[in-house]
Amino acid sequence: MYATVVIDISSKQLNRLFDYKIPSSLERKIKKGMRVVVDFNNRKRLAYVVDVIETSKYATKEILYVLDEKPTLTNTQLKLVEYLQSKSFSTYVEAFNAAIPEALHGKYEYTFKVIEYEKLAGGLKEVVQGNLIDIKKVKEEDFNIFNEALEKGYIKKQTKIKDKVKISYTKNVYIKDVYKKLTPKQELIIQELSEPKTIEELIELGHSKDIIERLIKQNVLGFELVEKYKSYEQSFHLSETIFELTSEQENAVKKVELNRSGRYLLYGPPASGKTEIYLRLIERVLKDNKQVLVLVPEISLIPQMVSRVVGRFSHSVAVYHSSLTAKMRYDNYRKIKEGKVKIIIGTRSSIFLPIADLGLIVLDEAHDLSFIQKTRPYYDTKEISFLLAEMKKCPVVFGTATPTASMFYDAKLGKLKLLKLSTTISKHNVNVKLVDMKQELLKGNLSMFSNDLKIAIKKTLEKNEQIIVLVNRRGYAPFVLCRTCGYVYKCDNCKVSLVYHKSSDILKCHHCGYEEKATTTCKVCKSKTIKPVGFGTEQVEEELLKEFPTIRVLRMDSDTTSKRGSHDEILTDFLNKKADVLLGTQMVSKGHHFDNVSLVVVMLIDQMLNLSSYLANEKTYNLLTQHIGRIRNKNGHAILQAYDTDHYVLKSILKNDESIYYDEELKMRKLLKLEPFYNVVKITFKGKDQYKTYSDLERLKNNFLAKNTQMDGFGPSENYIFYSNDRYNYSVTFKSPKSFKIDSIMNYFDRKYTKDYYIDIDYYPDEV
DNA sequence: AGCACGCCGACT
DNA sequence: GTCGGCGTGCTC
Repeated sequence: MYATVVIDISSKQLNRLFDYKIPSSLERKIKKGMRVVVDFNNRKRLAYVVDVIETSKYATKEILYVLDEKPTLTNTQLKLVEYLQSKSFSTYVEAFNAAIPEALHGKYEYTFKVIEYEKLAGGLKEVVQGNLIDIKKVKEEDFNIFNEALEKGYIKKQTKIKDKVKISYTKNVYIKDVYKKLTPKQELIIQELSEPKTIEELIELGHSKDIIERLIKQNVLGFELVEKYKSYEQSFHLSETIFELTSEQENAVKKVELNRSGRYLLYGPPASGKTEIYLRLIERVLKDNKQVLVLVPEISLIPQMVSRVVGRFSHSVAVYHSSLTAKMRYDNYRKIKEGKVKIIIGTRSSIFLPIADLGLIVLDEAHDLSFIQKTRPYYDTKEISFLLAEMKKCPVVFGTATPTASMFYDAKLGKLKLLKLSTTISKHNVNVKLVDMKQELLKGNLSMFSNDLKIAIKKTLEKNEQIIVLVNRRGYAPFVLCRTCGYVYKCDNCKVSLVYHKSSDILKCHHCGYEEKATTTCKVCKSKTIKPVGFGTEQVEEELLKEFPTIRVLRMDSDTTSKRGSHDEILTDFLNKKADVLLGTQMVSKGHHFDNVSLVVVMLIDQMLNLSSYLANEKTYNLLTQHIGRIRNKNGHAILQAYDTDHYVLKSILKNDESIYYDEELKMRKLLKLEPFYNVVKITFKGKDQYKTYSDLERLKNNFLAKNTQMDGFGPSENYIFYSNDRYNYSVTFKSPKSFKIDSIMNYFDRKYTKDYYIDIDYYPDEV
């Protein structure tokens, strides 16, 4: 028997399979998905078994030993990993690492064993401990002697491969042989053990550890070692009110066929009861004794989803996301894998969890771009969820108030089954007012606040109600300009304009984090006519305080929420009415509900619509809809400020008619050959030689286009971040009709150029 | 990734 | 002569 394995080294050249012979002693043990240790090129390495086969013409070496009792990767995970690797330009190892908790990524430990102590020279003898050399104590002048000893075999390098997180074990105790008379306390323990229990469980029940251990020593009790793990359960005990379903909701729930892999788009405005539908579906899945996976785009949205789910069901819930510690993540992972938890709530990486009896996948806020992973291994959670659902024969439900244009189109074609909710549960429509800032200027109002807005703020303050203001830029001003020579301060690395931060008086690159001290004289012409242009959250805060001196403002953007927990703190303070205004970037449009908010404001919408991204309109539409949806107060209203008041996004919002937006957006997409009509792929070469990088990429593009006449190609052009890590970054963009298999591009690029270039592939580029 | 092999320049 | 620079190639 032979095992086909992937070696745990992430490099393009080793991104292939190797065969090892399975020693006869391990033949019964080794299974697909296990982690083993092999000798690879005279080094010990962890490897993942991806297949077990009868014969192999390549195998020359044997597997050394196995790390797992049970396969680390399930068959489902192996298939997902295979897909990731084949599509995303990532290595197997990168794909494995996405699917396996960090705790199980091998950790390599090197030790140096002394073979011939007498032959050690220099100061080497002094650093020997036991039969090992303590590498940290070897002095610099002994390095050569050390290497020589290694070469001559006086010392031998040994590699140990361990799990990254230490797994602690506990004893699972059972009754072995009650051969003697027991004391009363011992007797109590025995009575408890009609079923085996762990020592921790017995301690919990009030028994003493000493007595248990003694009974084990006396052979009255036996034990087996089991992995110990804690539960990190959120203890919410809200008894959630169960809403009566509207007929629309009832229909939506009925339409989802739980034992089929259907794809559904649950499309309903904010507060139309989407979560209630998830809960009803979850209820039905739990009745079948199956598991549910609920994905949210951001970690900050997990707690409220957990509280609603736990409030409804007494089932325990496991959460899974990147800010848990490796240990916690691993503990939850095991609970999930062993089927001990029925409901799993997490962020995008949870899509790879080994959930054996998966009965339903829910993606809440499915339009959110965070479901797309933009670093290796690149993937779109929505796509993976389809694969997973297919394998598990379970439905996927995308819930959103603002489907992406692609999702909307797919629903039209029937690729997504539409579950539409039209009525808002709290039946009051929000009054939306769009203020034309051009007119304000004509009226002589130079302030960033329109007169309507000033009046609205004043009235809201008088009523002791609260306001949320959205400004899509942090900092004080998005760029700084010299009015004499026209110089605009830019980041040397990224060529984007530097943002002025007044509180710290620095210019900051929001892309790479570069900072420089702000100056009063122009860098170029030395004149004192430097002016910040445009505005961000800092400046709006300043102006609010000028205009309404007693107003209490909480600013929330990534500058004020960089500290752990500060995000929640701000929202809690606002909920407790410690401020009148919550002001910030898009993060103010998500999360908690505030009943006392009766005015929501969006400043300078033009700044969102004119982002250099084809998704700018989509992002703006989504954000505005969401932001206005924050109003839960009966007499709440929204004020939007913009210069370009004719924009179809704004028209659609004002008329509360989504078809205006979607029709126009889809028309544009078709015209510009974009999603959902075309595949768009951006390929980046990062090379050391600027000219060669450019010309190689250009030649490649031309060759490729000559062979594939149905495609369009653009570039090479300099990337947004043009120069980094000693390399020049150029990219070409291809557009192909949906029917064209885009994977072939990858293969073409892969074989020829991986040596000279770091290659990145982006299936979901923003800037096209 | 990381190690061996190999082919050229500059030093005891 | 040979030590050592790092380009090239290979790993079941």
